[in-house]
Amino acid sequence: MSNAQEERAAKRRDDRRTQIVRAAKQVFAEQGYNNASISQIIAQAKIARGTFYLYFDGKRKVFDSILSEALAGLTERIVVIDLGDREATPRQQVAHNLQRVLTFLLDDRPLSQLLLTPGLTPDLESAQRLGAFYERLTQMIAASLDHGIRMGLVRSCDTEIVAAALLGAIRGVTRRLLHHDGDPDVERVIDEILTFGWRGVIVETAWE
Amino acid sequence: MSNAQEERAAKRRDDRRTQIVRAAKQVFAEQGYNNASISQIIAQAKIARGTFYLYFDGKRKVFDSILSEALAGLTERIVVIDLGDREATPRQQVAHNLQRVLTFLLDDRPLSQLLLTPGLTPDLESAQRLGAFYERLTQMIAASLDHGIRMGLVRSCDTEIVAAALLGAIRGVTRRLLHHDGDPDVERVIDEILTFGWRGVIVETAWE
Amino acid sequence: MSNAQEERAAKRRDDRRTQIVRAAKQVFAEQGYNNASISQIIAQAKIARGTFYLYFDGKRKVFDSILSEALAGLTERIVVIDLGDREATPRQQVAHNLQRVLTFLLDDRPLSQLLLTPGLTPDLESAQRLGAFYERLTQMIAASLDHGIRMGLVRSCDTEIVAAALLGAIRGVTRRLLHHDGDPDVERVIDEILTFGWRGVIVETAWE
Amino acid sequence: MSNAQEERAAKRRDDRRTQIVRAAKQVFAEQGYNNASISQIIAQAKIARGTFYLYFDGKRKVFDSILSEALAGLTERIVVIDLGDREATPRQQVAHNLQRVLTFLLDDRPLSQLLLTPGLTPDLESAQRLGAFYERLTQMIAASLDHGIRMGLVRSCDTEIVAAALLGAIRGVTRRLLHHDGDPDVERVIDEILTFGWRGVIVETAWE
DNA sequence: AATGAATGAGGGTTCATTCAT
DNA sequence: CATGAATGAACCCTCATTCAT
Repeated sequence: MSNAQEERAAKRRDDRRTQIVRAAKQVFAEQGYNNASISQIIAQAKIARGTFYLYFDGKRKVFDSILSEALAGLTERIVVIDLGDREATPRQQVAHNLQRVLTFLLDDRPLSQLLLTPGLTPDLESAQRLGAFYERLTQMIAASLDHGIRMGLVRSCDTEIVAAALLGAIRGVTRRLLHHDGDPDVERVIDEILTFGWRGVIVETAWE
Repeated sequence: MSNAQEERAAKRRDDRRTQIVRAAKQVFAEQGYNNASISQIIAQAKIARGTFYLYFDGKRKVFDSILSEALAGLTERIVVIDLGDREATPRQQVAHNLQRVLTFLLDDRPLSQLLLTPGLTPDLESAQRLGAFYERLTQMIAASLDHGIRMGLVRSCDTEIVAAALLGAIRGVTRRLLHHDGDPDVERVIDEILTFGWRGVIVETAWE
Repeated sequence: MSNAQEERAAKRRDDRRTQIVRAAKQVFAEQGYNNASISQIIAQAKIARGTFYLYFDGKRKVFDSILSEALAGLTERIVVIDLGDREATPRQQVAHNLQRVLTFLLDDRPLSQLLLTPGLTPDLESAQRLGAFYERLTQMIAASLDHGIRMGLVRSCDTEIVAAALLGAIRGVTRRLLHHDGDPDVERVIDEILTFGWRGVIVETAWE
Repeated sequence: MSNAQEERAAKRRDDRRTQIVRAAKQVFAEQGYNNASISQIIAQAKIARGTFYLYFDGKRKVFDSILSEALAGLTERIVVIDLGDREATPRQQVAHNLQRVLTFLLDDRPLSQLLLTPGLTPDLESAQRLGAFYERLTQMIAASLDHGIRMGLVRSCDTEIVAAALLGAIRGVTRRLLHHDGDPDVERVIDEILTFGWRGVIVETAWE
């Protein structure tokens, strides 16, 4: 076997997988995990029943795969704020994070559905996995707030609660962005949510 | 038939219905709509299979019934802010709203699960019904903000976006309250979320 | 609920079970366990798909049930030879055993198929269960032979091998009886197999 | 093409076939026909899926091939008794037949499994083919007995029944030999089964 | 000749719903 | 009214076979 042949085979395999994942994502987003049937997925992917099982061990596995990929994609796009960064103010850094995350989500609507509506998950376990991800985000935000408080930039507060509020605000706005189809003026939305959140936590004298 | 007899019969009928709804709520909350089976519900309610269908037209209908009841309960507990009210400041009125809603939710955990995790719903339609409810809330908040802006109390902003952020913040905090079991210090949480939200929207000079 | 009603219900339940077992036995005998499909069984039993699962936990379970019942039926019909019995000579006792077993088998042809062709079983485990039964029979016969040898009635030999030969002979003849449909002259067959086996093991001087 | 090339190709083809048959035999013996999967066979034979179908028309055909080969092997090893033979007594001739057959079977355990447990066969048809083989053997034995009776060597009896008993005895002993792994003392076993069978059929005065 | 990805009929099982008692 | 046995559509998954490479 020539190397080129092997490579082409590997490519085709990847393409097939992607094709299936895309189909599954769409069906899951539309119907939820439970209502989605293999029949729908393979119809959407235009493949035979058996082919599906050639690439995934079952309905559950393809979902897990999607979820993992999504969480990885998000994680990758979220960068911890660096107060010492000379090139970008904290607010700018947060703005960039939001920018990256929202772009990622808007580029893959079905995926976003899955991430924003924990109930479309197969069971408690998946829901908890998603929940754990949000919990991790909350902790990250809370840690940032704690740091800000020590630096005198953030007003004193129960950082975990406020972090939950902040993340909730972001999710609420994102959901809105996704549901209200039309021109998603991402810039505008980021600006609004940032202003809102910033005022909510910053010390009065530090008003930007 | 004596009137008394009829009344007793009606009462028994209502009791049965309540009994089934309670059982269903619990099962739905634990398993999600799809994973919940009629078998589980009737086992929980300690009734026979056929009896269930005597009171509800099917699995879907009992869910709808629960959802309606829940949305009614919430709606009932949310009072539009009255800026002219002499007895309570707007902030106090919002606090009371939060107080009533959170108490309602904490009193019925299974119900809360259902409301906060849209994915536990049967299908698109239910999810949309829940979505419509949140949309209605968002509109109410946006209208209040618009009013506030006209009165010079609220800073100028895209009220729909900010409303989505506010509602999202509340939902985030509520979810936190429900998941992190332990003593839910409702007062404290309300205070934090209120301070956070208030600062986010109020005009600077109106700082309380 | 009157007792009579309960009894009737129990009876109906038993009837249904029997109906399913009969159908399953027939299909298993005709097709072997693996080729037999639930569809065939329920078609034969004239019941709905779901009904089958109301009475048995699956294909495997109904087979196990049949096998157990069969082995119990056989075991029940085989009585250990009592040399001290005044009313029946050992040969008569053996004849009665054969009589009972053959009658049992001829009364339920499908069952006999299953018992005589271990390969119609679902898997190694069932085959082994059947094998263990035959092994037990072999041991019983060997023990009888050992006893006979000590009493001077049976010629000296490797009793386990001879027992295997005896049981094999019985199985061979039984199989013949079952396959060659027509008038099964059981008396005659028993007489022949008995004479054959008797001469094969008895001491010469004890020739009857 | 040179003749040598063609020959080499034919040889390779045969080797492949043998390789597949050996693998299939093993898998069939371990799992039974139905539970055996093509996947297992090709894994065992270390060939690709498609290659299997290049040599056999399907799962069924490879089984038929094995069965034919086996029956041919057995037939070849069974020689009709010649009463006029000066070099070997009838009993010696039978002993040699048993010797050859048992050696053949013990040399190919997987094959023996298949032959002795008719249930490992694919379906009625194969079972019947195997059954026909045993029937043929029975007829051969019965014919010998008939002959023996006419010669005054064998006692008068229903030869078909006694033949079935004899063959059954042989099968029973053979099965025992195969299942009880350890040192198979073939000589001893042959001697026991011969003595047993001989006494069962021979006329009293002809006692050897 | 050899490969292995693709196929789809058919398998066993579940469960919301019905209906005779 | 209440019951629970019966129903059958729909589910997920397997595997013998085909065929383009």
